[in-house]
Parts: sequence; C-alpha cells; structure tokens
Amino acid sequence: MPRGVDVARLAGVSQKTVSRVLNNEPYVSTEVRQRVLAAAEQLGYRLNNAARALASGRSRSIGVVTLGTALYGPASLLMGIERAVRATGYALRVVSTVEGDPTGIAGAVESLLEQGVDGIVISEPIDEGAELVRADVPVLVFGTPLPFSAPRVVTAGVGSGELAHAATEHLLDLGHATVRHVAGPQRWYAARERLAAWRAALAARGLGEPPVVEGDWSAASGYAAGRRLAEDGDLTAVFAANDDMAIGVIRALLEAGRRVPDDVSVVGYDDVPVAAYVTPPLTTVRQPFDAVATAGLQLLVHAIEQPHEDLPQAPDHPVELVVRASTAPPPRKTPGRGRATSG
Amino acid sequence: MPRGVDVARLAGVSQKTVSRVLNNEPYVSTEVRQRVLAAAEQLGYRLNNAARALASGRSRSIGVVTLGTALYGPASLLMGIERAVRATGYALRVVSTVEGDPTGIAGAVESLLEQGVDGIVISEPIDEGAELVRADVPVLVFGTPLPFSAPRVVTAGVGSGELAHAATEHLLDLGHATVRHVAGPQRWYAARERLAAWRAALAARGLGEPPVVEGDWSAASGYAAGRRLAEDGDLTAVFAANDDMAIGVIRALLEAGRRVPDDVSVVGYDDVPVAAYVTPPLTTVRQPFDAVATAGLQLLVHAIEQPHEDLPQAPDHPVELVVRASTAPPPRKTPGRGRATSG
DNA sequence: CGTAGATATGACTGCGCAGACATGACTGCG
DNA sequence: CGCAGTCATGTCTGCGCAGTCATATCTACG
Repeated sequence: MPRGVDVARLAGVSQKTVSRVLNNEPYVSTEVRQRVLAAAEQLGYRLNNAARALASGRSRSIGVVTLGTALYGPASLLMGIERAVRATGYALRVVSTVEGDPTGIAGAVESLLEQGVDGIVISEPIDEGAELVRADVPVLVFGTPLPFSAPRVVTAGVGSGELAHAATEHLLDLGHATVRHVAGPQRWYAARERLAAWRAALAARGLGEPPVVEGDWSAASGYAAGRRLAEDGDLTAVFAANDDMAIGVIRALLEAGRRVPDDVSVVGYDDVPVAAYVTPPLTTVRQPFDAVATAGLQLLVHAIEQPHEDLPQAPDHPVELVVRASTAPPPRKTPGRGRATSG
Repeated sequence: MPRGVDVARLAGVSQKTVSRVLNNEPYVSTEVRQRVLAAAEQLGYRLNNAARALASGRSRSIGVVTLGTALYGPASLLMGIERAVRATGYALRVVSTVEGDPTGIAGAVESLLEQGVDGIVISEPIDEGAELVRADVPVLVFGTPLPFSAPRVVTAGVGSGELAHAATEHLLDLGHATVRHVAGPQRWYAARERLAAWRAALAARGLGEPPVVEGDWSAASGYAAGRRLAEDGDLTAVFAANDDMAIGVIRALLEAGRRVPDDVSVVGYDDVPVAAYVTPPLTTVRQPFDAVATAGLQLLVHAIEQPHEDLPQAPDHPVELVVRASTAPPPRKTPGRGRATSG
C-alpha cells in the first residue's frame, strides 16, 4: 500500500501537503493540488483510516444499534439511517441485538464504543430492564429518551403517536362503537406509543377501554390475537400495531366466519409494500422513515461537530393514513352472536 | 480517555503487558492478568481501535455492500451477515447501493476499502454494467462470481437454483400443463438464477417455454404481471420469483375473476412471515439465510486469516418448499376463455 | 550443577496521518 | 518603499497501540 509520503515524493511536495489536498483544506495552489491528485491516482493511493483516526481523534464513523430482525419497520429505518449517515460523510457501523440478549442495548453500545464511533444511533429502543446505558459520545434515539448517560442525547420522533391516534379515530369516524387493539410487544417503545395513542383516542370520545391483546409483531401472533378477538361477538373494528399482525388478524377473522371489512374493519401500521395487494387491501399508516432518519442524523452530526452549541429541535414529519378496503362502516345489524368461550 | 500506559501504571506493569492481557496473549501470569484487568476496569479503559489498527495493520472489521431496500430477502441476509460477522469477532461496516446508482457496487467497495476493512461481502450481486470491481482484500459474494479482481474471491450459494426448480416441479407434479414465471429484475443474480431453474424444470419435462413476465420484486409489479397473465385463458400455474410479487399476482387474478388456487395455482419465493396468513396462504420456498451467512463468513474469515491455505468449499444448505393453500391441481375443465387483449 | 528450553516481562520502535508552528512568497496600501 | 496581512508550503511531532527483541526467571534433565 502506498503511503502519503510516496505520493508526496512523486508529486514533489511534502506529506503534509498531500494531507491538505486529500482533506480539501484551503491554502493549496491549484497547480499543486492537481499534481498531488494525479500522483495519488497514479499510485492508487488511499488515506489510511486508522492513521487518520489516531492522529485526529475522530473516526468519522457512526454506530447504529439495530434489532436482528427483517421486520419491515426496523429494516426500513436502518436503510434510511444508512443513507442518511452516508450523506453526512460518516461511515456506518452496525451492531444488532436480539430481544432477550442478556447484554442487550448496553452491550451493543459498549461494542460500538470499543470500535471508536463518534456517535451512536439507537434505532429501535426496547426496554431491557432498568439498565443505564453509558456512552461517551452523543447518542440519537428514535422515539424515546431511554435512561441514557451520554454527553448529548438527541431524540427524533417517528410520529407514531398521532397517527395511531388518527387510525383509531378513522375507525370511530366510520361509526364503530369502539375499537379493539392488537398491541406490539410492550418492551418496544414503538408498541407502547401506539397503545397509548389508541387509548387516548378512545378516551377523547369518552369511550371505555376494551381489553388489549398483545402480539409480538408477527403475523402468527396476529393470527392468535384474531382468534381471541373473534370470541367477541360485538367486534367490529380492530387496530393492529403493525401490518403483519393485521394480516394475521384478518386471516383469523375469516376463518371464524367474519368478513373483512363487511363485519369487521381492520387497520394496520407501517404500510408494508404488500399492504395494498393483500385481500382485502389494508388500511394502514405510512411512516416517513427516510425523512425521520435524515432529520435525526442531522441532529446527531450537529451534536458531534458542534458540541457546545444548542441542539435544534427535530421537526415533526408528515405521517399518513392510507385508507384502503379493509375498513368500512360497521354492519347495520350487529350480528349479536353470543360470546363464545375459548377452548 | 485513559490509555494503555495509565492502566499499566496503575497495575504496576508495562504498557506492553497491558496489551498482552487485553489481547489474550499467552505468557502472562494469572496474577498479573488479574491486576491488569482490575486496573482496566477501574479506569474504564478501552483499547483504542484506531491505534491497534494502525499498529497491527488489521482493522478487525468486515464491510458489507447491501442494497438500500427493506425487501425481506436482502434484509434477512443482512441480519444473518451481521450475526455471523459478530460471531467471528469482527466488526461490521455497511454501505448500501441503490439500483441505478452510477458508482454502483464498485463505488461501494471503494468506500469500504477507504474505511480499511479486512474483507468485503457483496450480499446481493446485481449487474451494474461491465465494471470490474477491484479490491485488495478477500471478497465474499453471495451467489455468483462477479467480475472481481481481489486476492481471494469466495462464493457462497443461497441454493436458489434447486429450489426454484423444485417449486416449478411441484406445480407440474400437481398436473399443470405448464407454469408461467414472473421473474425478478434480471440484473439481480438471484432473479436470473430463479429464471434459469424454472426454465430447466420445464425443459426437463420436454415442455416449451411460455413467455416470461418481468417484475421488480414489488407487489405492485406482481400485480401488473398478474393482469397480463390473466389475459392467458389457459393459465393455471404461476411461479413468482418472490412472495411480494406472488401476492400481487394473486390480487390481480382475483380481480380478473380467477380463483386461487381453484383456477390458478401460485407459488412464491422467500417465505416472508406473512406468507402463511395471506389469503390464500402462500406456497413458497424458504431460504436458510442464517446458515448461508454463517458458512459464507467462515470462508471469508478463513481467506482473511489464512491467506495461503486453500479455501474449503461452502457446503450446500437445505432449502425447503413450503406447501400451502395457494397451490392445487388444475381445474378439471379448463375455462378456455379466449385470450383477451390488453388496453 | 550446568545448560537448554519454556515462561514471563519490559524497552524500544514505528505504523501513517493531522495538528501546531515556522517560514517564505506575494499583495496592497499608506 | 516598508510593513501588515494573506497565501502557500514545509518541518516536526505525537496519537496509542502491537511487533521485535532483549532480558530475567523458572523448570527439567543429563
């Protein structure tokens, strides 16, 4: 591997000037700049990242803690983060945790700190007990300020709240007497936020709160939840915390003889790409992952590079209720079937 | 930040001994090891990655080139890679490309090389023209040996071939006269492989090859393909290159008045988590992403750490055809509707 | 008891870059 | 014309580790 001095020799300048050129620093004449670039090109020279990081004290990289799942939401957010990180000129390092991992988020953060990242992104905050996560670099959390100890903690919202609210209201506006909720796993911030918004929407209309069924985001758990919901003879509207569970719910309802949306309306969350094509097409909520990631990363980079300035606040992002065929007004005559017992 | 010498001083040893302890080198007495670990713990000491990379010439990190999509296949493989990389003790750096990106895979590889990775993984090879990708570290490609110039190029298969073959055969075994194929974008290796396997399965039975409809992996493109397929009055069986497109195809067929599976059988590919819960539940093919990723990474790490030994071959992985309700024997009396014209 | 090997530790050094500072050439203006 | 300010470049240095080699101690065995 050629080094900076090799380029310098070939271009007839000092190593420092090579460094200047390759870092786009001012005070280099155009002519020298050209010579250096030509020499670097000729030798196939690349700056040595380790040496740069050691000399400058910054690694120019950002670490992200993600969940080891291919779930649409987390995967989309991760891809949004990747693009946003690259746009800021930083490199991306990824560590995943799995639910139930004993070291959890704290362990993942620790491993990123060992790698020397300049900042950390927690993409899907989940509660792994009461652990306090310590970091010596700025941290960006999507959703909620976990118990973090770090120089700067930045929070960027994904706007789940208001939209889960809107999803519930959409069902109520259609005339449903109430809305049942299939929640996500409550250790996830995203799941808690959606549950709270559903609750708030019911409360705003003075409605009581029917029992919540909790799933694990999977279609299988949605199916199980749907079987339980089907025992409710008065059921006409369901809000599921993500699309996969909504699809499972719909399948269970169909198998129980409930038509969707004729008998029961179902709303999902995420707008997965197949949502428009399943039967029936799913009413759902679309999240602007890219915009959220971009905005969050701008805050994080600001926190990294201007450690003493105040942080601007993250803007809210337009979220969108996508109404499709899985929601309709409730049936005229409620079927009034008796409540079946499980077994 | 405390440095190695600080720990050394506290433990009453030399910096070099601290280095030995933290790298688990032999020839350190148990007693000294304890003292050093205690001192490191007390100071909250962490090895400086940049300095170790500079001094040792290895960054202990592996870069992966992925596609900036949340598609189930690529996302699952990425997560499998993350786990596999972590299991080998390396750190993971991620760069994504988008289709149509002018710099393409070569640009992504270049940016990883600048970051100083010890090895590179190309998770979803796509053809970005005839570019020759150059790397000075070993490269692992999932699927196909692209035109690569690197010290070692390792290939690990995802076994798409035989299974796309099996999927087609499953339909033929049910009695269908032929099988139409909704292909993925042909720049993707995975799409070409599935197309070739479908072709081979037809040829093996001496069947002619009906025209292929190409999609872009999305349910929307599957829907468009399904509308075109619905013009074929003799259509009874479809093999789609992924589940999302299969779901789109099913929707289009339903809207065209074809029942699935009564009139037309549809097979997908990937076994996305909702496949079992859509209507009808989807017959599909499950890929062992984790196993493939683990095996591939073992090869890559071998190529990195034993540059002069021969590479063991990657084992084949069990792939699995999952038969669900979307496939059935063809209808007794073919409907024989005339071929409609589009427009 | 003497010497070869294994074991345990330290001193010194350099990896390749960017920061601090020095220096020289040039510009403009009173 | 002289001096301050800008521009352009170079010299020297150290970031914090791991590699190399030297050294000291401990075993084993003839």
